[in-house]
Amino acid sequence: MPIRILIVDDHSVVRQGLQMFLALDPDIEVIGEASNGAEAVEFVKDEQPDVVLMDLLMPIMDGIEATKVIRSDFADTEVIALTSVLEDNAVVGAIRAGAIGYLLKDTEADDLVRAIKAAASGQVQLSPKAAERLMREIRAPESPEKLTDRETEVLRLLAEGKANKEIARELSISETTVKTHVSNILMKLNVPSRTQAALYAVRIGLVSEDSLGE
Amino acid sequence: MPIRILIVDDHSVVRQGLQMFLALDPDIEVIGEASNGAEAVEFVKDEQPDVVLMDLLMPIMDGIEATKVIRSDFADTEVIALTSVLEDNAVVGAIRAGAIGYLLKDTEADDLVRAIKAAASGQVQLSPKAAERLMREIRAPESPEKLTDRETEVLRLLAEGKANKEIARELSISETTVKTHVSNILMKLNVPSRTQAALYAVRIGLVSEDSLGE
DNA sequence: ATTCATATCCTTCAAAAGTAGGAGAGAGCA
DNA sequence: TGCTCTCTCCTACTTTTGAAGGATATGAAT
Repeated sequence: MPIRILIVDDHSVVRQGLQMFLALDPDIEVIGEASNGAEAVEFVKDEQPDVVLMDLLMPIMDGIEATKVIRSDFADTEVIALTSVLEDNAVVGAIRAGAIGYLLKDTEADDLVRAIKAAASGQVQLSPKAAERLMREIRAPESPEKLTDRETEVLRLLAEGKANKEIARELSISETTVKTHVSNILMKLNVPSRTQAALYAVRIGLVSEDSLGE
Repeated sequence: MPIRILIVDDHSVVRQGLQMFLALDPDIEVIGEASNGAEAVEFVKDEQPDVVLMDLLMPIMDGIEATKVIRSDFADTEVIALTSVLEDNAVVGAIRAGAIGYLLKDTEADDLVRAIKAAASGQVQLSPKAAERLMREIRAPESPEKLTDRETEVLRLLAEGKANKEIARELSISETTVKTHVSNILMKLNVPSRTQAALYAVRIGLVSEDSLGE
């Protein structure tokens, strides 16, 4: 019997493209589509597909979160992260969340099919570039340290362009404390200034672009 | 005779999806694909399609640059910018480069077809979100004053997270001069800090997200 | 010829950002 | 009970940023 697939992506163009790719192979059957993480989790609960092709960047519930839920609740369903941008943290995040594969959207049709078949039998599949990143990540001692909840909160405000004094007011703590947090953030992210920290936050999607400067 | 289309996107999945969408309509014929801006320009030179569907974020030559070239050299070819959510703030840049339309990738098949037909006859097409952005940009009473070339250059470096000293070194001018430029930039953009100026630059797509912090 | 915009540089000063090195309170864990 | 982590706050200090108010040179426009 064919491998049962769920496609999760917020862009209908991409979903259609994947359908197209996968229609070429008789061993694969696309049994559903979802346009966000929450829908995906629902679908998996009802239908238990063999493999989920998961976009990481989505509204409602992002792909990493959805992957985490699926992998912890439905161990028989494998997840392949499929994304357009190669982002260091996303690779590590996806793997940590339980994804068995990480592919870029520029993957060719037959590579994709191969990856799905591998995933269905529990084998790990990474696109060459992703694998390289992962290697670098593991080797490199300069992988950003994990921020605490409070630090993340401060970073979010910082990344909205707010001054220390404003952040202090907003969180009802002293400006000194904010400075302490900011210093720790800079140290952990290994960047020299709040501006670079803000750019980092935007890059990893901590703040939506809509909120930038308004 | 059908409308002749060129699809430009660096992801084969997306190209395939678009092909799929457009195959539904007999009035539309996809005559080629390109995976970066440089290829796109080449193709337009050889084949002069009626409409180009252009992704904005690509390697080699980005979509805005390619649009600029195409529109200045081949006036009969219309360009529709087609992007994913994250980039939807490059609206102004795309329009300024000469794009006649701006659509998001979550557009449905028939909307896309409608947009292409409109573009082929020279009509402007914007997705609701893009239109909103544009309106806001135009309406905004505090519409940012125009920056000079030098100021834009400084802003670009600033938006890469560089300090005044670094910018001075890079441009071979004194730090004092950089400070003067930065002050003028903040005044013109009506923001209180370099961090907010950097975020503004990202928002309008002055720096590509790839370059952020890397 | 003169005015205007741009770009360069200066000094002086105030505010904001960051660093260094503490220290106490509370939560959770071995 | 210690131990560690997080969050909070402090003083004292340096560096960076940014504002204010100049000055000079160039080139284009009137």
